[in-house]
Order: sequence, then structure tokens, then C-alpha cells
Amino acid sequence: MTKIDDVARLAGVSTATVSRALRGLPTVSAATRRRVLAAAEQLQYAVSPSASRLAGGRTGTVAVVVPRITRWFFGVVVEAVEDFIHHAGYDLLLHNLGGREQNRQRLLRAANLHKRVDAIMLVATPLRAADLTTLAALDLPGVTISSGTTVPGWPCVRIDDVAAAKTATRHLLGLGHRRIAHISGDPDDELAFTAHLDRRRGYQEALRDAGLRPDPSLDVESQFDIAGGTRATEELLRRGDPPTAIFAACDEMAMGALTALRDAGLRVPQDVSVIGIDDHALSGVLGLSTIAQPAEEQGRLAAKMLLDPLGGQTGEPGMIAAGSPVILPTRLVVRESTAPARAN
Amino acid sequence: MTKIDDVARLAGVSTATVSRALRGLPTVSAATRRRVLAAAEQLQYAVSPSASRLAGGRTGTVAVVVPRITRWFFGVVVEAVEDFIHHAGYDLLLHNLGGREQNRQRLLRAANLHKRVDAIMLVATPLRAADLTTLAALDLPGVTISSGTTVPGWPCVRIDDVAAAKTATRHLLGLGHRRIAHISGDPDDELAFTAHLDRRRGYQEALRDAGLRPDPSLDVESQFDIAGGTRATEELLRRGDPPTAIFAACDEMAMGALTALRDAGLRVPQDVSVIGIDDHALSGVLGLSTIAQPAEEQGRLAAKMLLDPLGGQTGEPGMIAAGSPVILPTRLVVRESTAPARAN
DNA sequence: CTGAAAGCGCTTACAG
DNA sequence: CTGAAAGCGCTTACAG
Repeated sequence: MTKIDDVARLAGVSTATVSRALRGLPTVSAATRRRVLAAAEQLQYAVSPSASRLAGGRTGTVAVVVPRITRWFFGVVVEAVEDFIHHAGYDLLLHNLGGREQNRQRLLRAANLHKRVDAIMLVATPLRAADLTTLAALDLPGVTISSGTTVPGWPCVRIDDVAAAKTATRHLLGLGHRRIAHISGDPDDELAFTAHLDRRRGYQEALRDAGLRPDPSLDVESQFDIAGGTRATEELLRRGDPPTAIFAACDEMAMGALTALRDAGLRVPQDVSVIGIDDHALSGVLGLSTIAQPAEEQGRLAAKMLLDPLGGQTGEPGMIAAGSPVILPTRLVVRESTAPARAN
Repeated sequence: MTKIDDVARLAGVSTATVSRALRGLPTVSAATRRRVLAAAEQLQYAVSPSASRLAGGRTGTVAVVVPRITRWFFGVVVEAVEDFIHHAGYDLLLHNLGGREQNRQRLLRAANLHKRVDAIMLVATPLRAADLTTLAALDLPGVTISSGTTVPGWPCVRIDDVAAAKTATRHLLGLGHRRIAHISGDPDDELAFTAHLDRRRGYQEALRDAGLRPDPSLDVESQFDIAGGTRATEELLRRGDPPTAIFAACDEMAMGALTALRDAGLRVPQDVSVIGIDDHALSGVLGLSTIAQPAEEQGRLAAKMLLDPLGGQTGEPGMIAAGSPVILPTRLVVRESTAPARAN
């Protein structure tokens, strides 16, 4: 493999100059730079990342942590982030926690991030006090996506989960529904995605604003995915006196609800209305009403906030403004799964 | 940050011994190892990956390349692979091509993999002759998933796409359908996932086996996703004399077909039967008949074939058996989207 | 089983 | 604008 010395020799300059020229530092004359680039090209030279990292102290790598890449929101976020990160000249180290607490702990043992990355993005990853200590000790820039994941000094990009849930619930109220159920994430779940707590709060507040008292028997906790939505809905139906509408904390749970309702012989929306949050790629196919949230934009914006201050491949490390979270807007999308409550 | 010298001093041994003890090499006495581990623990020592890589020549990192992480198959594969890779003590560098040829080219410029990883996994990534040369020059172990991605000397894990398509088509034939349309990927698409060519072949062979001649007007190419399925189906309906059944090359296209049919006022399966390939997480919700393929298992198996020969974190680099591809079984799953053709 | 020393291939002050 | 030299923090023969 050709190394920097070979290029230096061919170009007739020192290795220091090769290093500067190849990285585009300004302190190289145009003529020299040209010769170096030509030599590097001719020899098919590629810098050794390990050597460069060891000498330079920067890894050119960003860690991205998500709970489950197979869920709609996280897949879309990672796709947007990946694009931004690679265009900025960085590599992306992926950590998918797979919904397992054990993986979260392994990752957050300092050694697994220590000196491996220049920056960290945490997407909907619950953090305990000990984790915050570990992250602080790492002393790296970072950014988080989703409420419930907050690291002092790191900016955060998210939606207003309370408001989104309120909008969903009010949509159902506006259609005349009064027995509105809510299905959401289980706080006992390992690695619970905590945004659902805000969503429940929005649901309850909307009910109260309408003069209704939240009914615990209409509030079911389950996993934050399709199967969880199915199980929660089955449980709801088992309790008797079924709701006329269901607000699910995410579209995947709402889809599970659709399945359970169909299997129970109930029609959507004639017998039961259903709404979720996300605007999942398949929500249109299913005719699911939802509160759309901009997943791609959250990913892109968070990546930008993380990398811009780092100054790209060759720039100087910088500072990230922490401040208050950046809240992106959500939007009610009415499809076929919600309809007026039947008069009775 | 504490370094190996600090540990060596505290433990009263040389850095060489610390290095050996920490990596679990056998040539260290139990007593010494204990002292070293205690010292490392006490100092919260974490090895510097860059230094270790530069000195040792191994990166402890695997590159995983997928076309689009947001599609069902690739998300599931990455989740399975990520789990295996991290448990084996490696890091995962993610490359999502985002369906763009330009990204593929950037990745395959030698510099972007050169000395960055110990091994490569290519999932459904089309390769040209020049790419094969680049990969060969990298001289790294690798593995591929999906037909259409073949690298000399690398093992491949996949399903039998021809057989899967035949099974799907025969299912429709068995229900009495004769006008069976096919919607599949567009070969002109950048970064086309080439498995669809095999799937078309299976479709055509099944028709011929049944004594039917494939009708070009019933064979539409589009993008390999939901929107592509919708567009292809709209095109099909525009041609007049609609098919009584549609075999889509993947479930996401089949879901797009469901949308288009519904919007055209056609009922599934009463007017048109639909079947796909995958068994997508939402196929059950939609009642979509399909040919299930084991995505998770393909990922896990490929990861295992890639890493086992590398001997884990501390073992010796090894050889991968190339040989013939490992073909995993598929299975017909009949749901509500396919039904007998109406007599007429 | 252990250590001294060289070396991995770069980047970075420092000097000019 | 450019170069000589030190140094980044490990691992690996080699010797004992």
C-alpha cells in the first residue's frame, strides 16, 4: 500500500506538505498543491485513517444511536442523517439498541464510544443519571432527537408531543366522540421511548379541556409497535363497553389496532375511529388518519446542528449552541379511519 | 485520559504485558493478568482504537452497505447484522446508498473503505466490473446478500427468487386466474435491486408451465417501493382490460397496488387478487398474501459467515468459504388478498 | 511468561 | 510557504 512518504518522494516535497496539501490547508502554494495532488492520484494514495486519527486526534466518525432501526421513524431519521453525515465527509457508526436495556448499557460503557467518534447523536434513547455522567466524561459534542432524551449542553430536535396528542384527541372530540381510548407505550418496557408520556398527557388535557374526565379503563399500555397495538386493542375490547374511537401513540400501534378491530368484527370508521401519530409510509395505504411529524427533517436538522460546528472534514472543531429544543411542526392528516360518532 | 503507560506503571509491568493481558492473549500468567485488569479498572482505562488499529493493523470494524434502510427488508437485515456484529465486538459502519448511483460510486472509490474496515457486507448492491476491481484491490473478506450481488471469492446468502416468483404465480394460477399481471423493479432505475429480474423470470416460467404466454401488456416496471407499486398499477388499469390478479415483486409494491386498486374502485380480492414477496411487518395488517422470506435470518447468517472466520475480537484472521450461495427457504402465506377468479 | 525497542503512518508545533 | 523532528498510543517481533 502506498503511503505518504511515497507521495512526498514523487512530488519532491516533505510529508508535512503532502499532508497539508491533501487536506486543503491554505498554507500551501498552488503549484505545490497541484504537484502533490497529481502524485497522490498517480500512486492511488489513500490516507490511513488510523494513523491520521492517532496523529490528529479526530476520528471523522459520528455515532448514531437508535432504539430500533426497523421502526418507521428511526429508519427515516437514520436515512436522512446518513446522507448528511457522509456528505460532510464523516463516517457513521450505527448502534441499534434493539429495544434491549443491556445493549444500551454496553454502549454507554465509556470504552465503546471513547476515542471512537467525534460526535454523538442519540435518538429517543432513555438516559439515567449514570449515563449522563458517562457522556459528560466523554466530553464530546452531541445532539438528541425526541423528547425524553435530554443531555445537558446538547441541543435537541423534536416535535411537541403534548400538542400533537391534543390535536389528535381534539379531532376525535370534534367528530362527536366521547368514549375515546388511548393506547401507548409501556413505561415498564425496557428502553421505553418516553415520548409516549407526553402524548398521554396531551390526550388527557384535551379530554379535560372538553369537560371530560380521563377514564383509566380506556387507557391501555403496550409495546410501541404493531403487535403492541393489537394487544392493547384486544385488551380494550375485552373490558366491555368498547370506545367509539382510539387514539394510538404512534401509527404502528394504530395499525395494530386496525388489525384487532377487524378481527373482532368491528368496522373502521363506522364502529370505531382510529388515529395515530407519525404519518408512516403506509398510513396512506391503510387510510389511517394521523398527526404527521417530519421525521426526515428532524434527522437532517439534528445532523446539521451536530456537524456544522465541527467545521466539516478539514475545519476547526467548534461549539454547538444548546439552548432550548428546536420544535418542528406537526400536522393533522385526516383520512378514512376517523368519522363522526354515531348518534345514539 | 489514561493510557497504557499509566496502567503498566500501576500494575508494575511493561506496556507489552498490559496489551497482552487486556486482549486476553494466553501468554500471560494468571496473577499478572489479574493485576493488570485491576489496574485498568481502577484507572478506568480504555484502549485508544486509533493507536491500536495503527499498530495492530486491524480496525475491528465492518462496513454494511444497503440500498435503502427505510425499506422493510434492509431494515430487518441491518438490525440482525448489527446485533451480531456488536456481540462479536466489532463496530458497524453504515452506508445507505439512498437509491443513488452517485453514493455507490463514492463508496466504492477505494479510499472510502481502504483501511477503515476489516470486512464488508454488501446487501443488494449492484456491482459493475470496475467495482469488482476496486473490491479485489481492497483485498478484504466480504459477504453479499441477495442475488444480483456477486463478488468472486465472497460467500452469498439469499433466497431462490425464481422459485419464490413461481410459487406466487402458481398460487394465482391455482385459483383460476389467467390474466395475471406482474409489477416489478425498473432496470433503468439507478441502483436497481436486481433480484426483480429473477422474479420476473419465475413469473414467466410459471405462466409457460401452465401453457400461457406472458403478455407484455401485463408486465409493468416501476420503482421498487410503495409509490412504484401504485404507479405501476395505475398504468396497468389505464391499459384497459385489467388483470384479475397482480403479482408484485415485493410486498411494498403490492401495497402500492392495493392503494391504486382501491382508488380505482376495484375490490381486493373480489375484483383483483394481489400477492407480493417478503412478508413485510404490515402484510398481516393489510391481509396481503405473500411469499415470506427470512430477512432476519439472512442477515444473521451472513454476519456469522463474515465474522466467524475473523476469529472474533482477539482471534486470528481467517478464511471464508466462498462456494455456492446459501439459499434460504421461502414460504407461501395465503391471506385475504387472493381469491378464486370469478367464473365468466 | 515478560520486557526493551522498534515501528505502525500520519499531523503538528516549531523554526526558518 | 515549507521542512525536520517529535509525538500520537498502541502492538509486535525479538530476545531472554
